[in-house]
Amino acid sequence: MLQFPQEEPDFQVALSTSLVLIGFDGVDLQVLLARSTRAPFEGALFLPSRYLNRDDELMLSARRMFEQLFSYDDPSMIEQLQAFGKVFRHPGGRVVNIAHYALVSKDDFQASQWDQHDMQWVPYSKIPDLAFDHNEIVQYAKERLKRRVKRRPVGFRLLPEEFTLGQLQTLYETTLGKTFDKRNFRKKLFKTTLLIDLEKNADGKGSGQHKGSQLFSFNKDKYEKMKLEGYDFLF
Amino acid sequence: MLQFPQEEPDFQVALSTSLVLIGFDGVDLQVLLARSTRAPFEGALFLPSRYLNRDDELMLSARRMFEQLFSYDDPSMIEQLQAFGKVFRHPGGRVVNIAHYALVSKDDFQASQWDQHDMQWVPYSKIPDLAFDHNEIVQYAKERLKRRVKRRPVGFRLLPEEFTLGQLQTLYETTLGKTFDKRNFRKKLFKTTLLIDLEKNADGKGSGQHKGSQLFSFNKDKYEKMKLEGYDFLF
DNA sequence: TCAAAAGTGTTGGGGGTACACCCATGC
DNA sequence: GCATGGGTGTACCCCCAACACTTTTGA
Repeated sequence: MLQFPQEEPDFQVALSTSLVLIGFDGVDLQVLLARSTRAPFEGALFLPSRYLNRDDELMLSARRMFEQLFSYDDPSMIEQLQAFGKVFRHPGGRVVNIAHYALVSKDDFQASQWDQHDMQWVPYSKIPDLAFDHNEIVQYAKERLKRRVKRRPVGFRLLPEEFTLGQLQTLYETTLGKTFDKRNFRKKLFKTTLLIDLEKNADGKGSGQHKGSQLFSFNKDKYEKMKLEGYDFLF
Repeated sequence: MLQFPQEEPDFQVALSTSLVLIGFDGVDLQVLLARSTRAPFEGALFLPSRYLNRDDELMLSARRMFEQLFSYDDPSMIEQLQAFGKVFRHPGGRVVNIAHYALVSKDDFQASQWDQHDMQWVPYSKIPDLAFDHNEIVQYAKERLKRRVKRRPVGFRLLPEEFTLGQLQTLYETTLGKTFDKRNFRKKLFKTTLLIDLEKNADGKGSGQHKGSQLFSFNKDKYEKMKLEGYDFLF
């Protein structure tokens, strides 16, 4: 009974993928949502989602959506969250949703697609009731981010290539839901030696960038090397 | 195109569940495996697995298997890992495996079921090539455990109700792959105030228990309360 | 009697936290 | 000029890591 071949598979399930795209505008963490134009959730917001064909690789739909919404393709950005089963029951049968998420810099978002799909970045605190079980998925993604950001410098993905320490601190405070002392925060980050001082100052045009602040970028190569030696970014 | 209702679901996928049960014998971390009696993996070991019926709740199969193998039922023990897609391709179509895992005390394992299914506890270091993509699933479970054990006192689930500090230290050393100074380890654990001193000594019968060592149990209630107040067990 | 594990304190250093003021910019 | 954020140094405390010897038990 415990062995695979002694039961018969029930080939009547369909798979879908939802993609939780998390961005940051300098103040709030945000999720990309689309508006449904069909019953039974007409008018409701929901996560960008697609069905999978039976032979698709599990991440395929998520990658396709990502490609359509961003100006580049980097599979390492996308991570599977979980399978969610309490899904909308399609008249045709059971649908199971395999949710993925990615942390993105809003600078890379292609606005042309926005109009086409009536998509919008919605701040964490203003996410309404969503279609299907998408509130549950968003909640799960938030928790995943909170765990990840403590152990890995994933936060940098949410910022533009060049950022200020103020932006970085706001991001960490927002993500972890607490505040840090400015001086201690800076000391801690400098100690990692993962920040590259770009030796120039912000012009104040970037959102959340104060004019005159020093600009930094994240030393990804160095981090990759340190990771191999067992380094654990810790917050 | 990004919206659910505008594509048609492909209701021809089947779901299966594999359950990674991790135990500890005082020396090694171990995984419970069964032996396949059918082609194409006849003779190979694999994870306890079952198909899901189309309307089953996603964790149902995992729970059923758990109930059959252990003397109690506690759904909070089981956690979903991920959906795995590179699965054995059944002649009938695509099968996607939603893997779960649970940390268990081998004391609670029902040996009667063992014989019936030719199941065996296999140490981490001796896991052979498994059927399907089960090596990948086991690997994922190992990493999940390693992450969890740093943040939450899940390790206690792997020990019997009453354990010695020696057992606990060996467990942490095995799980995290490093060694700790005995005195520092003890101080650290006492400081959590999560150990209950049972004020009696081991009789040396329990595996990994040295006769004469002090016995402790884990204060689960206290941990639950501390967790609510934001406490984070940290290793 | 020998090997293996239990049990026990102290010290030094590093990292975290708390804390205040001046400067530059934009409104 | 006023509000907002940028930028800077010090002191204390706690926690972690390093370190050795005696006792008990089983083989």
